[in-house]
Amino acid sequence: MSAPPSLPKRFEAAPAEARWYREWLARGVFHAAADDPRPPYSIVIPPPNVTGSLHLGHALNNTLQDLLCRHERLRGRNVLWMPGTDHAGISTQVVVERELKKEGKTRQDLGREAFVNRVWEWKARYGARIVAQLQALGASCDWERERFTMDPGLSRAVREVFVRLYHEGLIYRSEYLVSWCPRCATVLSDLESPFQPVAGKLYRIRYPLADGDGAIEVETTRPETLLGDTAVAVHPDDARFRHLVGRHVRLPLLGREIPVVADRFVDPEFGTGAVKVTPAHDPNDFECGRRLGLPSINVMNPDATLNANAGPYEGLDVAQARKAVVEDLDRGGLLAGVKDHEHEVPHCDRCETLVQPLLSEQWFMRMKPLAEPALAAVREGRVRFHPKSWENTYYHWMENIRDWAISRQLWWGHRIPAWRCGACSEWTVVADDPERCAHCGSSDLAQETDVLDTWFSSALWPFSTMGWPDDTPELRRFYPTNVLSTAFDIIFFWVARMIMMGLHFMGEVPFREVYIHPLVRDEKGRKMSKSKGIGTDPLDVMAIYGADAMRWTLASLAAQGRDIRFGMETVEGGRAFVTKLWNAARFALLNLGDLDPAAPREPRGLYDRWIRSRLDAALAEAHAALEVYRFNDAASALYQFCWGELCDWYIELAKPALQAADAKQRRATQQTLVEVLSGTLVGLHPFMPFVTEEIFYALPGHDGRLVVEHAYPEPASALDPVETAAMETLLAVIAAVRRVRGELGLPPSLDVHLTLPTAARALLGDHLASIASLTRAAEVRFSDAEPPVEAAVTLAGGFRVQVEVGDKKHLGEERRRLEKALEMLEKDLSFASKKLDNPDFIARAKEAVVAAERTKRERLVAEREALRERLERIVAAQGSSA
RNA sequence: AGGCACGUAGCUCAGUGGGAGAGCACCACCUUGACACGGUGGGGGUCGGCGGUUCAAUCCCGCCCGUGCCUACCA
Repeated sequence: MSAPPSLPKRFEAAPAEARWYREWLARGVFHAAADDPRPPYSIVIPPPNVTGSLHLGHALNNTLQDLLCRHERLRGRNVLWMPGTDHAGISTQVVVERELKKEGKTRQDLGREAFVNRVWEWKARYGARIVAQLQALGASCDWERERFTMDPGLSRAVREVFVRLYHEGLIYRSEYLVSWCPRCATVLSDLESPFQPVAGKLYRIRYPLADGDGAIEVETTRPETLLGDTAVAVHPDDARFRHLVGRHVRLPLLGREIPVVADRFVDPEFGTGAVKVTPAHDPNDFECGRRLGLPSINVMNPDATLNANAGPYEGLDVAQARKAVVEDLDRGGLLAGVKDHEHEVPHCDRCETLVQPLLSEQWFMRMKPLAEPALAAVREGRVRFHPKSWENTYYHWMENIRDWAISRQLWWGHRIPAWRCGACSEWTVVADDPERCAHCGSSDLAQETDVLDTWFSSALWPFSTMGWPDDTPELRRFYPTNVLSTAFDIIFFWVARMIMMGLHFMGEVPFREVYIHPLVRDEKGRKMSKSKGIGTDPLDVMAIYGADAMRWTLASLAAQGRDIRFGMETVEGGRAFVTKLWNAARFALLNLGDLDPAAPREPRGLYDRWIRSRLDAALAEAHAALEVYRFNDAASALYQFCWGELCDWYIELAKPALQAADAKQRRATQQTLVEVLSGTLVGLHPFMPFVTEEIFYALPGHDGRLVVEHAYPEPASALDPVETAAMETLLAVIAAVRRVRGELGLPPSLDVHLTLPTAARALLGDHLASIASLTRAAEVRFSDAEPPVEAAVTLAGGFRVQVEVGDKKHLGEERRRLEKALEMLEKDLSFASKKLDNPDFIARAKEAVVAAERTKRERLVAEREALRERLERIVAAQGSSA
């Protein structure tokens, strides 16, 4: 590609983005070789679901990861950013089923194989779309290594892990109470069965004692489930019931004798303090039943009608059964009361049907033994969270961890590598499809139809993507990865499980740090959600403002511990900054036409060395901020430098020098412009890769390497204290004069004459032209003569600065200005005096603080005297002229 | 119910034990040869409320009010 001769008036983002991304890929700059000797830096992408396309939350997360990767690349590391996507079992299956429904078909119509093929087609389409979105964003992923959770290699890892854990006794099969949607005829995860408020009733029912008089009363919202009761439970410390524990009650309607048991899950404060226990139809009761070894009686069919265990109520649906049971109880005198009761009940996320807890056989992973080392890893700082407060979330979950139900009744996913023998009913669990039963040798084997929970394969992502279970160069080079950047809501589902699996199978944590990025909300503060249709497509944002502007904006907003409220207009600031940078570069290029890149370096002037030192400071600050994931601080440091120092000051100071007759001075300035602009581009590149590349390529004297192939500049020597003082004074004087102009209402076209005291000559003697240029003064001179009454006087950097316009028209404004300034001074002075007059302050405050306060007071007093004197002169002059 | 955040300028948000900042918006002036997606200057805040610790609190502690989230769900 050829360099544009100069920069066009406007930056055209879209073509530049496409061009540079292509060029990066062509040059292979994102590929990380396992045998590269440079120190490695690695990140695995949180694999987006192939369910749909990415929203701004993904854009944020991937912008930040890209930022880190590009930053580390510029620091000379061998950076691997491992990309890929996740098959997202249930979500993807559901969206494809929805597609099918439009054709009037169900997955059952197609059959498992044909249905799975349909899902693969979907995956191909959306997987490609996601990659396109990431590339549009500028993501510097190593695409040669792109992975998908159902790739053969990753599927092999899944099988290997399942088989090993099974034989270690960490995976088992057991009956469990699952959330079942009777309408969808499928198991739901907790996430898919959100609680919704329901206006129900609380029924108080009398359970007579089996051996003697009296009864225990219990309360329930679902009276029909009493048909499956196998106990009544009370709290072990509840004195009211202690004498009843171990005795039996007679179950109303069915007459079965069931025991009274004690369990701590019972809240003595609620209702009667006694609760019916239905292990087959309530999660709490199920746990209780397990603890106490109670039987489970399932009274419900999968379609939510009652089964034969319900005796006379068989065949009724839940609502009918409730009505019948309540009537019968009432008739039998066992209904002790009914009252309204609002409560929260899980509903199917997709069809709103009331979810029923249902007993079924599932595969489980035993979590305690895996959680212990993972807990220790975070406690001992081998994995660190940013912000650190998320560690509490992690601890809380890990300390209360329960076994993980890993099987799903789905078709899309990793089919469980377990075969049941038709002859002996035993399970054979092996990595490769078996010929015969491991127990009896029979060849009558049938593979488990369930698939694994999606998170099972996601948990292996940091090492399965690098070729595990083989011992690969990639694993040795890039595992553990440096950081995982992700959202807080999957700390349990994903982060914790990766740490457990990484420790168990690799013997090492999967990442040293976890960065939890902010949540992106819409302008109304709502969480972005694909399913609810709330969300902005990053491609839409980039089409309007450009990828760089969007990236910059997102990074600038990524403060620790707070969500991002995102409206389209938010990006306008980012775009303005991109444009500002672009125009600064245009200015430079307009003045670099005659610069011979091979010319020897001229000695630098003060401004040149100053701006260079400011660049170094900004780069250092940005680097320090990025080290601790303070992206907004890094952005802010670079922004302030680029706009507030380079554009506002250096470029303005450089203008006279560029017009100067002195060729050496001109050349020094040109060389500094190139040097500092290049450094700025490198510094900004991680945030805005495209525009920096575009400008960099247009700068003279580059060696054909792109920004992406460069390194951060080594810091130059810093300014000495005298030079620093000169710069600070210079800028303060200019600002002071501008302020006077503004406050007196002097139009920019009006000539002013400036006078500085001769004492300022040492610092400012070389800079009169600059002062004149930046204040639009006709003349700047040194003199200690008493200023004429019509001169405006201000103080800057410890010097008195006179501004003269040549007439007395502004005397009134000047008087008001001085009065206001004096008022402010008095206020500051009284604060300082109040402190210094307090003996406790002198005695107890740090010495430096006291000294600073004294200096401040002295300065304020001197300034006050100077301004008072001026004010008196003006008052006198006005009095005499009136 | 428990836990965790948050409450700072009109808006969106940074920030620190020593009288508070940015961007946008607002006001005034400026079509100056990089840039009006711009320049120069300016106005604007009891830093949610009440107590406490401290020489000093917007910052640390307690309580309260408001908002959001997470976890557990009371059958």
